[in-house]
Amino acid sequence: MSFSPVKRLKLAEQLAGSIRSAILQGRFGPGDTLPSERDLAGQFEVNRSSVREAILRLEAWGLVEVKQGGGTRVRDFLASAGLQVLPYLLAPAGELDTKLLRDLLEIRVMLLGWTASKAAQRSGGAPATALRDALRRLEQATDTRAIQEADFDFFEELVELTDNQVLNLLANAVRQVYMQNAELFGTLYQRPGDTQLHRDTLAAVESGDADAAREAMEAYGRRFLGGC
Amino acid sequence: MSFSPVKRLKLAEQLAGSIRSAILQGRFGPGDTLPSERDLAGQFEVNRSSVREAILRLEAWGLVEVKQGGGTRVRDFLASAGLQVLPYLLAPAGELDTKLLRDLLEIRVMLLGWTASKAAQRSGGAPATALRDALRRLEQATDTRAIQEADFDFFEELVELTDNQVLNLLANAVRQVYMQNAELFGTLYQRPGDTQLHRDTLAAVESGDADAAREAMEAYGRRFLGGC
DNA sequence: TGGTTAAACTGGTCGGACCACTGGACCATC
DNA sequence: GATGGTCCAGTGGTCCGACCAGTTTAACCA
Repeated sequence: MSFSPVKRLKLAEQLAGSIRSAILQGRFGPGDTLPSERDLAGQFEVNRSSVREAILRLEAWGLVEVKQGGGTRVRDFLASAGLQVLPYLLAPAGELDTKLLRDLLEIRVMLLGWTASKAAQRSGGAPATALRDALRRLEQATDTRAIQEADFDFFEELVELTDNQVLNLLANAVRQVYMQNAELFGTLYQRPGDTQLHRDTLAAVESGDADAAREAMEAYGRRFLGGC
Repeated sequence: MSFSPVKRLKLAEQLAGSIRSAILQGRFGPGDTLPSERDLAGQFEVNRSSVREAILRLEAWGLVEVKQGGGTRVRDFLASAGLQVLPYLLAPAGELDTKLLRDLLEIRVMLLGWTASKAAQRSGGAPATALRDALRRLEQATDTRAIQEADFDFFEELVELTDNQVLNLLANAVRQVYMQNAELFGTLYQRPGDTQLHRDTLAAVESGDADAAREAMEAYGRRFLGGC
C-alpha cells in the first residue's frame, strides 16, 4: 500500500473554482458582468489580491474578459474557451454529461487512428522498442488506474513516433483532460483488458502498414463508444 | 489606408512575454529554477504583484511549476505545454520554424477532412444555409486578411454542423493560434483564391456524402503543404 | 435638446508587512 | 551509519491600504 500525493489547494484556486462553477452552471450568462473585484473580495471575505489571481485564471481559460475600468464580463465559453474547461464541462453539477463524453470519445477515435497511421508511415518499418515497452507495461498492469496510465503511455509513444510536435502539444492538452478526472474515465476501462488491438497496432507500425495501424487503433477507440 | 487597433499591453503581459521568450529560447532549461519573485521584481524594476501575475500566466500555459517555499521551476514545455504556446514556438526568435509549420498544416489537413466528413454525415442531406453563406463571404473576400477570416469561418460552420462540442473547443484553441499571428499565416494565402474545393465540400455536405466531403477538404488543406 | 464636465465607479500598479512552506545545515540520539 | 529533531534563511501565498488609469454615469450648463 502506498500513498499518492495530496493536492494542496491554494486560496486563489478555490476562488477560481467557485466562480468557474458559477459560470459553467449558467449562473452568469455570456455578456453579464461579474461583481467587481472589491465586491467579490467582500463576499468571499478574502483580500482583493486573491480575487485578482482567481480572475486571472478564468481569463487564461477564456471564460471571462477583463477590461480596465469597464468591469469583468463573462464570455460565451462555447465560442471562446479552450480544451482546459472540458473536465469541468463533463460533470458540471456532479452529473455526467453523456453527450459530451460521447463527443470526446469520438474525437479520441479520430486522434488514435490518425496518430497510429502517421506513426506507421514515419517509422517506416523500423523496430519500435519504446512502443513495445509501453505495450508490455500495459499487459502487466492490473488495477484500473495502472491500465489507464499505460494505455495513455502507449498513445504517447505513438505520438512520439509521428515526429509531429503540434500533435505532441495537442496530446499534452488531452492528457490534462484525462488526468483531471481520471476516476471518471476509469469506469470506461472496466472490461477485462484485451490488448489484441494494441498488439496489432504495434505489428502494423513496425511493418510500416499505415492503414492497418489506423484500423486497429480506431477499432480500439470505438470499443469505448459502446458504453454510452 | 486604415489603422488597426493598437493593443494595450498590460505590464504583467509584457513581463510574461519576456520570461516566456527566455524559456522558449532555452535561456532557462527544464528543471532550472527561475529567479525569485522579489529578484525578478528588482530586475524588471516593477512591483512583485506584477511579477506574480506574469508567472501565473506562465503557469497556466504549462511553462513553469510554482511551489510555495520551493521556488518556481521551468518545466519541459514539449512534455507539458498546451496549444497556447504554439504561436510563440512558430517564430521564437523572429525566424520561422518551417518544420513546425509543416506539422501544424499536417494536423490541419486531418482536422479539415474529419470535420467535413462528420458534418456531411450529421447534416444528412439537409440544406446548410450557414455554410453556404460562409462560402459566399469567402468568394467575395478580396484582401488576404478577409480571405483568411472567411476561410476560417467556413471551417467553423463545418464544426457547427458536426454537433460535436469537443471539436468546437478544439477549434477555439486552433483559432487562437491563427489569430495570434495572422500575418504569418497570411503569406500562405497569396495564391489567387480558388474556391472550387469549398464548393465541392458544400455540395458533398448537402448531399450527405461524407467521403467526398473529406476528400475535398483534405485536398484543400494539402495545397498549403506545397509551399513549405 | 445636446454636448460638457465632474464624479463615481472599474481594473492596474505600488510598497510593505506578515504567514506558510521548503530546503539545507547542524546536532542529538540510537 | 542512519534516523529524527531543531533551527534558519529563502521562497511563494496572503493581506492591507494607497494611488494611478481607464470607463461609465449622471448631473450640469449652453
